[in-house]
Parts: sequence; C-alpha cells; structure tokens
Amino acid sequence: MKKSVTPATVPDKAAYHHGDLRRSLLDAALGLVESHGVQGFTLREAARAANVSHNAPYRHFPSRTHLLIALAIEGQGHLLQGLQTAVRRATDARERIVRLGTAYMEFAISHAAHFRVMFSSDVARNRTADLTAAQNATFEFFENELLATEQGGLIRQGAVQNHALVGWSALHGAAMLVLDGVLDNTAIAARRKPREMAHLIIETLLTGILAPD
Amino acid sequence: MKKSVTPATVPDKAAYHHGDLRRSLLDAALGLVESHGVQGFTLREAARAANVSHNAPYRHFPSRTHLLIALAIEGQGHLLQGLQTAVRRATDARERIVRLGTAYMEFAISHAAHFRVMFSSDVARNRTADLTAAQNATFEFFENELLATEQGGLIRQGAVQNHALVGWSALHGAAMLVLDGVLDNTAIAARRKPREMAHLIIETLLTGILAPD
DNA sequence: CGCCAGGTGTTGACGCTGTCAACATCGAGC
DNA sequence: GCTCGATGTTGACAGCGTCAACACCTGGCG
Repeated sequence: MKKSVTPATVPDKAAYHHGDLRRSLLDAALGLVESHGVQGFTLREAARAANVSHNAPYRHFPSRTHLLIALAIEGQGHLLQGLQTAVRRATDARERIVRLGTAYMEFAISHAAHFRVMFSSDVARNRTADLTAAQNATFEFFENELLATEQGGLIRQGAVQNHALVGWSALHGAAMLVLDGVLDNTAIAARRKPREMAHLIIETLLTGILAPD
Repeated sequence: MKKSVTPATVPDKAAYHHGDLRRSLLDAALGLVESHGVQGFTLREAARAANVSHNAPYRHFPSRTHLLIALAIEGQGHLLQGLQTAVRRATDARERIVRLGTAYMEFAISHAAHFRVMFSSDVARNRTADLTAAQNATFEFFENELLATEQGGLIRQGAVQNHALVGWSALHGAAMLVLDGVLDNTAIAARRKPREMAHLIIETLLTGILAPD
C-alpha cells in the first residue's frame, strides 16, 4: 500500500520492504529532472516521492551523482534501442540514415530529462566505465550504420569515422541548442519540429553546402 | 591592500571598500567553475576567494544563478570577439569560414569554463533578455558571415539560415562532446587538436558526404 | 564644514541539502 | 529456528543559498 509500482514482469530482484525502491527512485529522479532540471534534482525529494526515509537511497546508490549516472546509462540504452528500431523500418540506404538522425533528435526532445542527464556536466565529470561503455556502444552503432551505407555506395568511401563524427556532432549540437532554447529566436528553428530539423540537417550534410561549380 | 586588482583603466565605478568586488567575484567564479565544474561553484567560496563575507556577493548579484548569467554574457562577448578577429585575418572566402569554425571550437576548448557556463542548463533555464541578446548577436554574426560567403559565390545560395544552423550545430555539438569527454574513446577525436577537428568538420560540411555520382 | 542618504560590506539566522554512523527490521538459507 | 546480510530508519553534522538587521564609508546636499 506504500506505492503503486508496476506489479508485473519483475519479481526476481528486490522486494524486501518497498517493492522495487531502486526503480522508484530512478523514476522519481527522472520526474524531478523534468520539472526542476538536473541540478534541481534532490536525493531527499526523490526519497520523499518514493515514501522512504531520506537515507534509503544510499542502499541503492553510493551518492547523488551515481543515481544520475544510473539514469544516464539507462537513457543511453533507450537511445540505442530507439536508433535500432528506427533504422529497422527503412527500405533504402538514404532513408536509413535519415531515420537514424531523426530518431536521435526525437529522442533528445521527447526524452529530454534522460537526455539532459546523459550529457550533464555533473555526470560527465564522474563518468564510470559502465557509462563510457554504453556511450561507446551507441556511437559504434551510429558508425556501423554509416559504414553499411558507405558499402552500399551511397556515400563517399574511406572516411566513415569522419562522417560519423560530423553527423553525430551536428545532431547532438542541434539537440542541445534546442533543449537549451538557444534557437528559439532564430527563424530557422523557431517553429520546426525535431523531425523536420533532423531532416534538414541530414540533407545538408549529405549534399554539402558548396555551390555546384 | 585587500586584493590585487588590475589597477588601471576602470576608475569610474565601484571602488568603495573592496576595489572592484563584482569583477573579483566573476574571476573567482570562473576559477571555481574551471576546477570544480558549474555546479561545484559556490557563492560562499567565491566570496572567500575575494576576501569578503559570505553575503557580500548579494550587493552585486541577486542570486547565484545571476552571477552565472553575468559570466555567460561575458563569455558570449568574448566568443563574438574571438570570431570577429579570427575572420579578420582571412584572405579568401573559404579560409574565412574555416577560420570562423576553428575559432568557435578553440574558444570552447581554451575557455572551457566560460563555455560551460554559457551553455549550462542552469543558466539556460533562467535566461534573461540580456543573455538572449548576446546569444543572438553571436548567431547573427555567424549567419552574416555565411551570407557574405554565399554572395561571394562559394556556397550554394538561398539557404543561409539552414547552412548556419547546420554549421553552428556541428561545431557546437563537437565542442560539447569533446568537453564532456564523450569522444575520448573514438579514434577520430582522441588525439586531435580542436583546430584539426574544426577543420575536419567544416571541410566535410562544405563538400558533403554523398558519393560523387 | 557638517550632515545625511544610500551604496557597500558584515553578522546572524533559517531551512534545505548530501553524507556519515548507529540502530532496527525483515527474509533467506543453514 | 537462528543467524546474517540486505534493506530501511533515525539522528547528527557541516555546508549551502538566501533573508533580515545592522555597520561603515563616501559623495552630495545644506
């Protein structure tokens, strides 16, 4: 009667006093980040939201930062999943990488709390091996997708790493700028949905911006 | 005798008790951000560094966040200056925008503390009109540079806003990823200086990544 | 010249936070 | 059936941002 938790599918671990406090804390934290920002998130408030004492979180996370890191790892997993399912629906090579980029931006916008935590400087400064591994997995998937596209003949060969870097940077930068509201006053981004922005970015990356000679 | 301040060129304002406490606080804050990160920065520690009581900062900034915002505005000014001087040294159109991008990334890396504050979510959430104006000025300069290049015939016409968005996003994203250490394990960025990365990014943006048909 | 107002800095207090240590409780496995 | 470890609680501590009240010093008014 303490807290309504999803009652199904995970009976294996953690059901002593609370049900699944670790999960509840992560959910509460995500909600707090959503409403108050990353640094507005508080261990004690998360504990309150989960109806436990202010020190209960320390049985599941060694520190506030480590809870955020757990959230970041989780988010990275969701992102990777999102990219994978997006790509799966594509029929040709070009649509494939358009979907890839679109999925990245859509994740950033619609899972803003997770995304913010994933790239918060607090988390970045205290990165653990697990988090680094999760980030690398995502980037490698990105790179491999481009590699497949290259082998399909759509894009120039021999510079996948370069292309992946630029593509990821552009998508990531645009997502950050949008999330921070920096682009709100620019005509190009003011009224555009993330999907359109991603489309715009990728098409520009593909063709380049040089004038045809 | 309290604190060594630059003794020249600003005698007009603020010399009551301290000398120029506002300036000292900003400097101290910048140092703290550099060593402990944005959220590691503390009003009280900045006050200590300036040899004043823990409440003295409130005579110059209404809150901790507003001090950070002041720092962000200052950083935005420095960035704009950096872009302007970088561009001034260019001889042809292509070199001009290469220099523009290089300057952005070099600023982000070598003035990391300012840059982090400028795009910290704390500051973003409480953006003031002053800060928005400063950000817009920088973006407009970026856009105008591209417009000039377009008129010079180097780049495709009729899509400056689009090109500016993609260019800025790519540079900004790369800077963020580098600062957060996300790229440390990637072959492409591990041992590269910001200048080389910027070069790489801009060349790729210019020519695009499509295979020549 | 003297006073006064307000800009500047200080002292003290409040509630909140992250974290530590000590204690309580519950369930699994001997 | 007991014990041990995992889980949760209570209480404490220092540090933080912020507010209110007070102290000082200086520039401008008479």
